[in-house]
Amino acid sequence: MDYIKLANLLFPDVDLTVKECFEAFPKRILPEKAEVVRIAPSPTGYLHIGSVYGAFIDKLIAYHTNGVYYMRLEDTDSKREVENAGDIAYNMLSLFGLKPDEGYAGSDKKEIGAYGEYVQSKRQRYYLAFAKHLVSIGRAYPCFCSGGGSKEDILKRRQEELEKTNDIEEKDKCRDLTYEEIEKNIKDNKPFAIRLKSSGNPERTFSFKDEIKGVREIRENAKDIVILKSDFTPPYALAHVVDDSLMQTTLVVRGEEWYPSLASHLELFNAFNIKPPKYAHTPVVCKIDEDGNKRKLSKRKDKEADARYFIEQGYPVSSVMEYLLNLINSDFEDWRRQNPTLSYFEFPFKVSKIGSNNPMFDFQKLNDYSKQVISRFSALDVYDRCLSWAKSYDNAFYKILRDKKDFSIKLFSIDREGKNPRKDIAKWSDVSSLYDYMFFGVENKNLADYEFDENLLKEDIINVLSEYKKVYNRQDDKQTWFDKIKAICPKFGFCDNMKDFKKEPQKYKGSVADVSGIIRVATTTRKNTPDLYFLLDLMGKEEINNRIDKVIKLLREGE
RNA sequence: GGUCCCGUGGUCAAGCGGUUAAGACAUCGCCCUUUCACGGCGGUAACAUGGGUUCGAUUCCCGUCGGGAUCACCA
Repeated sequence: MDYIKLANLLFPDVDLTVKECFEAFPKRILPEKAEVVRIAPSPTGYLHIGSVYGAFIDKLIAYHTNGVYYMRLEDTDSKREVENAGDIAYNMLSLFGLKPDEGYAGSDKKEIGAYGEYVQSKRQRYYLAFAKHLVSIGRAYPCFCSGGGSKEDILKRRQEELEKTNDIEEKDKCRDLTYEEIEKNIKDNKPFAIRLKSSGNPERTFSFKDEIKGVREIRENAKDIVILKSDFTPPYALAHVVDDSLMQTTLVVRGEEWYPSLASHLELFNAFNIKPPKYAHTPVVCKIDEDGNKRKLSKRKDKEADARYFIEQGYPVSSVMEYLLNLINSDFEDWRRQNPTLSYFEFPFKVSKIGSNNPMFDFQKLNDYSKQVISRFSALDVYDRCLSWAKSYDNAFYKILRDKKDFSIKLFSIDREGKNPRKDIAKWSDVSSLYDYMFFGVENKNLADYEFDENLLKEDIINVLSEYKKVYNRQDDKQTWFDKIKAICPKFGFCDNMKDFKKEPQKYKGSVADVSGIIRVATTTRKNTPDLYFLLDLMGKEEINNRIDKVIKLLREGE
């Protein structure tokens, strides 16, 4: 068959050649070893935490090799597209400190770089040129089998095929259509897609080095994959090959879910006679679901799949990034301990050290990272960040914080900014409940809310509190303040120092720890709070008295 | 179902043929401390399984089992 004639029949209006496409862009001039990497989200209206994970790896690679990290929007599937989705992805990336060096920069801004457009829907001419080329050399053919349809149709058809056969091999009848048959179909206005004419044999394998997985044997591709849909937009495979070739990507970092289609992508590169980029297939971030099964984080089921969730919860960006970096290269932890003040971009990160196990997202560990990160913030910093979080996500709390600025900063500075700061806040949404007794008072608290030690007698609690009311003086320095607490102990059978108490615990009702505990719980409802001396000072004598009176009343009522 | 990837404590993980099998989170205990913390010390806890290869396997090979991914005119 005359393939050039066929190509002209199929693409009468396409004049651009592949050669001309390449000539339209300058060769990148970069330092030796520089990698050109890209983040290529599809505009679904949210950014998957896995994309943040991938983009972070991209950015680290570009940073450490003096390379380029660019963004391309993969918006060829108009059915899936959501309005402003490109901006959402871009803004979210920026928010996580992963703003691209090149490429898409938001719908209202001019894109950066000489390899655009960086939005696939605007690159149609290249895809057509490449597809036509493949037809003209006999490596692609039109397929008139009615494909397409709604997503439901496709899924249904796929299900049926899966039941029939073990493997769907797309070598359909259209492969052997004669020129005359094709011409007739075109005249009849039959819609068609373009498929790759695969020359692979899955019985044969070839050796391939993935930057993360290492050298692997891969089966040759035998699927006649679609390279142009019947609306002539390209599916991922062609867009990937065309764009990453033209944009001169040197290293493709993508999720492991792409690994099974690697062979078909390589065959495409081969058909175009283009040297493929290097690949790094990253593990997929998973979780254990309700049934105890490990699975990929899913947009629909898992709130934490959406990067925005972490912002909404009020995790500082650096907490999330440090946690992710720990998943990426686990020796980051050791490095961080030795270099507590350096930026995490300075960590000597290695692609090859990315494990190939799918990590499980661990909130406990994230929280621990975050507590450490926040514990290093100044009180003012905590205030500012918490305030700006609350402004977007907790309006009632925002107003309180705004109106009680000095009070809040004083509160946040307790046990902070010293050598070993308190680590109690993991995310900004914790703050209002963690310190509710300071921000919202205790009017609505019931006896059950007070975390009194169960072993204490009501009578003792009441005695201690009544006595404490008499002796508290806001003017006292910390030592005097505590001495007064100690002085209360012997009056009601408590021991005023821990050493004696430990020697003969049975001699006492409890220790000075119990007595301070009573005062702490009575004034805050909690047994775990920042330094009580400063807390009481912030409350003031009148408030303390009110709170103690309330507790005594509740205790008496309960009798 | 086919193909591919992966199996070290509850979780994240070092380890590349000989180790008392690191470390971190979680958990438990002790110490420090005038309370809460912070911190320090220590404990419990793991190489999925069966065969090989080897003087010797967590490490290499094969099978089994388990988990995951993928098999679209979605990316």
